[in-house]
Amino acid sequence: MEAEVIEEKPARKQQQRSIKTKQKLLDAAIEAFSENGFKGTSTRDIAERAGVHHPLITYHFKNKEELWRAAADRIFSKFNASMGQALQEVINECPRTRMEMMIRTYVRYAASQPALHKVMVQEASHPSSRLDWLIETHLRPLFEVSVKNLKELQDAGLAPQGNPAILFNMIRVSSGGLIALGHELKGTSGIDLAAPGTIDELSDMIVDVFLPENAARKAD
Amino acid sequence: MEAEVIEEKPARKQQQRSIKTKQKLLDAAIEAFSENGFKGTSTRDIAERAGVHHPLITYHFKNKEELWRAAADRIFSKFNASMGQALQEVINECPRTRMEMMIRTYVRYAASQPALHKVMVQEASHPSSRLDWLIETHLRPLFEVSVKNLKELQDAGLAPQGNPAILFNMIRVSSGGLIALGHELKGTSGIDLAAPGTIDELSDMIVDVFLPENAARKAD
DNA sequence: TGTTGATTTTCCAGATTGGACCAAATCCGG
DNA sequence: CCGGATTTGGTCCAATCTGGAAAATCAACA
Repeated sequence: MEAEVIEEKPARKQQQRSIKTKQKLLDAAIEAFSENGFKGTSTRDIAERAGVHHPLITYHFKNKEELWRAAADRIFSKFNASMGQALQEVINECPRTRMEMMIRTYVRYAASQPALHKVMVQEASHPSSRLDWLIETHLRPLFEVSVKNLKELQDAGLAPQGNPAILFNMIRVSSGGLIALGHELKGTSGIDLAAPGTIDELSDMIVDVFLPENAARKAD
Repeated sequence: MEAEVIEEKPARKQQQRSIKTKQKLLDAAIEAFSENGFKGTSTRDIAERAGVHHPLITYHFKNKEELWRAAADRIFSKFNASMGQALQEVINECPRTRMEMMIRTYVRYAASQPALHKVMVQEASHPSSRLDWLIETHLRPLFEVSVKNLKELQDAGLAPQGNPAILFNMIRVSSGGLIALGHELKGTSGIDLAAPGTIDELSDMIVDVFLPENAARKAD
């Protein structure tokens, strides 16, 4: 009769070290998947990065697919938590302030976790069940709230005109997509994203470009 | 003694069908590499996509690495040709017109050949000799001419202020990076890049955002 | 029709794949 | 501090896939 509390903390038994390896595996998986994609990543590679014996993957996550899902979940849950918290801070501010906060939060998170965008690019390159899952579970919510906010700004003349869905994605790739290019930027442009200040510089420019201060009312 | 004309058409012997399979292989390689990266792509997969027996890869290109190089060369050479031709048309125009032409050309090419950006993302995710080669051979030239042009525009107040190298990359990912997201855009945002007009719409917005018509002189 | 370039076919040795299995170690609750 | 379940380590596997070599066949051009 007392066995009804299986949801919150199902196991009364030990867990501490298991949690740690599980997280090590997840972090390693994120890194590996974002670099080489799902197909290009082996469970052994992941285990090795995590410093763990590879059969543990089968133990903690049933298989490669489930591991991928858990890893993606981790990236996006943390991201959504950051974003949610940031939005909470400006909930009473004007749309323009809210959007600026979203942009800065996005850039900061994408910089700290480049896998956020890399994984998407990896999966978006061809249709897959993983991509569908990603869209439904994690991507659409952000899209919807962003576009709604963006539309308000456009109507107020505070953001560039045009299809707000496209505009949203332009902003998104200007931050995440640029960060995902990582080492290439260093080589071609001499931009070091890891250097202090660079990320803020990027945030400033994105805000500057996509939320110009002069209300830019353009008649045609 | 008449065997000195080895450059233009080296072989007097047969070639016609060989050229065709070579191109089929290159196209298949571009597709495969852009989807799954270098490591995640097998030569057999490429051969299969090309509808060709896999040992032909060894025959035409020495090995997988050389095939990758030839494929990347094909993407970027065609791109540079497009860009060069476009620039030729506006060589006497003002910098703003030239930059607009560059943007539109980039978007159009990236749309017709999404691999242009995908391959870069695949390789840029971690350092590699291939990335270095890509940078030195194909990426830097575009970067340099673009940044130079962009700087002129900034000085004239015709482009947003800030690090021109960052600005260049923002423009680049706004087009290529957005297009590389392909199927994801359809799922999250309902944007169909293949629909007629969408690409022009995107071009217009990028020009609009990054080359605003009002000279936007912002004092701070 | 000969010869040379292109393609096919069969092969390989080895590496890698995801996953199964069980004994040992570890830890938690009592 | 002990009993029993959970984690982990070490090993194994069978299957597939890897890039590449080699030889045999084919096709086309002169």
